[in-house]
Amino acid sequence: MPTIQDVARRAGVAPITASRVINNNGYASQDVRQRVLRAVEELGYVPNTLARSLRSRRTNTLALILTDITNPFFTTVARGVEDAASDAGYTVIFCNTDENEDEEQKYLNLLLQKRVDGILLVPARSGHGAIQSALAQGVPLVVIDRRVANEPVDVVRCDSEGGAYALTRRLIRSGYQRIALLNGPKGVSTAEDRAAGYLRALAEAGLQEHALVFYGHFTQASGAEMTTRALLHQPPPQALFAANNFIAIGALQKIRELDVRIPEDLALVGFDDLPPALVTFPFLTVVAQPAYEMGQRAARMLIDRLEGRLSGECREIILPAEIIIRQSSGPIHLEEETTP
Amino acid sequence: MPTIQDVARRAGVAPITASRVINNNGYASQDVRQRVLRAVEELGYVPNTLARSLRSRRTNTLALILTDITNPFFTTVARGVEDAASDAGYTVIFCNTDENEDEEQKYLNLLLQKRVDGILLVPARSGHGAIQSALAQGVPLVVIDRRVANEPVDVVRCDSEGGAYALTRRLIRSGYQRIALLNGPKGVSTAEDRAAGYLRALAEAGLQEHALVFYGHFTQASGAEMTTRALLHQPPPQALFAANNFIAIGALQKIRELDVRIPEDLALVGFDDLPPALVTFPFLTVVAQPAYEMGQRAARMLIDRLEGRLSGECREIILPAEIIIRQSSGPIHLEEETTP
DNA sequence: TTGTACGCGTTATCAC
DNA sequence: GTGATAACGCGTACAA
Repeated sequence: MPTIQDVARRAGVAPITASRVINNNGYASQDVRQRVLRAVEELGYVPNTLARSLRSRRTNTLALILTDITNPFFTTVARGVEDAASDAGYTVIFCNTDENEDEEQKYLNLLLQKRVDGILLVPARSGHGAIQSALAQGVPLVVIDRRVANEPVDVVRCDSEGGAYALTRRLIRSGYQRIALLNGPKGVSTAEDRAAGYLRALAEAGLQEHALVFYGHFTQASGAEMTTRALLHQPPPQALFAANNFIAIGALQKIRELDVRIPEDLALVGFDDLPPALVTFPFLTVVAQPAYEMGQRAARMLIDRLEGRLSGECREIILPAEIIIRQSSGPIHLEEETTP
Repeated sequence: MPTIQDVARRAGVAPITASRVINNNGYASQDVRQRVLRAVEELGYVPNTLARSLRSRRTNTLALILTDITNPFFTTVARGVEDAASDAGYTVIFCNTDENEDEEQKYLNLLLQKRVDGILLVPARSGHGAIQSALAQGVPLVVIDRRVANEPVDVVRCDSEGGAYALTRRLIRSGYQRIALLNGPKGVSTAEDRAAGYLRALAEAGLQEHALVFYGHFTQASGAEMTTRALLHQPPPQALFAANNFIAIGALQKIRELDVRIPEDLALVGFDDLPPALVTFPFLTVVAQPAYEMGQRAARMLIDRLEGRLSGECREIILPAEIIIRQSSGPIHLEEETTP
């Protein structure tokens, strides 16, 4: 593979001159410019970014560490990240942790060695280890989707508490009183926030004693399993609130298996919408998160930091969730919003 | 950020000695080893892979260029790639081309500059440009999902022709005669192979004159649009065969919109299954591709080439598709396989 | 067992 | 306008 030296030699100039021409920076006579460009062409010269990065200390590479790119929510986030990064001339490395903190730390070390310019992280659990490692090395980092306590980092996330509150409230106002929450694991902020919103809505309606929260995992299997447990509870819930898309799908499958009708016998709502292109059955009432926008905003924020357009205090961008009413929450019979 | 020089200085040894300890490579006395490791610890030394790569000419990085990671088929492929790569100590950069050849070429140039060790490519259209650039630079490349004509490259793909043939045949034996194919664009091998398989099955059954193929894009919108056109055809088809998951979903939505019943009024089958975790309505009869395995096999094959475990002739791995019968293809009333 | 010299490919600095 | 020199951080080849 030819180097800039080869190009220079062929053009009869010094390497630095070739560099100037190639990078369009500094002066160069027409004659020299042409000779260099021709040499580049003839040799099929491809600049070596490694060497450039070694000097410049910039790799134009970001890392995206998430739990599982197979989850359509994160897939969409990833697409947003890549689009924004690509627009700005950055490349994205992606890593799946499966919620495992060891994996997360392993990847992080690897990425620090690779000298990525910045990191986008969906922390497994509270994931402080990874955050601290990155901050210690002075590598800018933006957390996506989840809160982290007591760490000075930028965050882009969705209003899980507010979304869960609004949807739960909506259910209550539709007449449901016994609503079970099929949640993710404790220790993950989104799970905790969704529980908090759910509980706030119940409390506000004086339904605290009907609170019923199951903690599991953000997976289909766990959703099915929690559904079984929920339906065994006495008295059984009238509605299930699944804390993410996989849990909702697991619940849906279990409910069908049991020949329980939605929404006649049981209402089912969820957090995370599936992208329109994936919805084979537009049926579930959900709280939808702006996944693409989250990825895009996070990447832009990170790049703004890298390029000095943003500095100082950490920011927290909290995007609103949107409630999409479909059939699974039953007919709408709201009480009047304004009471006499 | 401390360098190996700093570590060496602090440990009172030469840089190369520190290098040997850190990489567990060559001899080092207990004493020296401990001093070096302590220095590493104290300084928070993180090796610089860039410098290492500059010397070793290996970046331990692969690139995955695909059309759209948002398509669950490719999402799953990507996950397979990342898992296999990570196991072998490689990191993966991902890029979305949206079937655009210019984007593809742009990414490719970028990746060559970054000196990725190898490339996994789902070519946009026939995508020869990218393949030739990579081969010209001597960068190993494995094509995923699609055939490419006249290029000496490794390929991992699924048997689209065979899958489409088998499913079409199944429909015919269930009694359907007028089957329309809602296809992707001409010039993409998967679309062409699926058409070929479909046509072969029709021909075999003497139904050539009923062949009805629409060419569009592998998108939901295109699926809806082709459905409209198909249903206007006289006489109208009895079954629709969608050439990928997005087309199937678009068709499904359009069909529901028109209040046409599946399968009573119209059967609908597709290529690509959705991952089980995404299926809210297990309904579509499909030809399922082993997406995860495709990604994994492709990455392994690429890494085997990189590490010299595989050499010589290009390989083509063609994985079988699996037919999954659900409800959308109507009741099963096969004729006897063996005729008297 | 440890160290010296050098090169990987590029660019910043300073000089002509 | 152009070039010489050095440095980015690391590891190979060879020497001690």
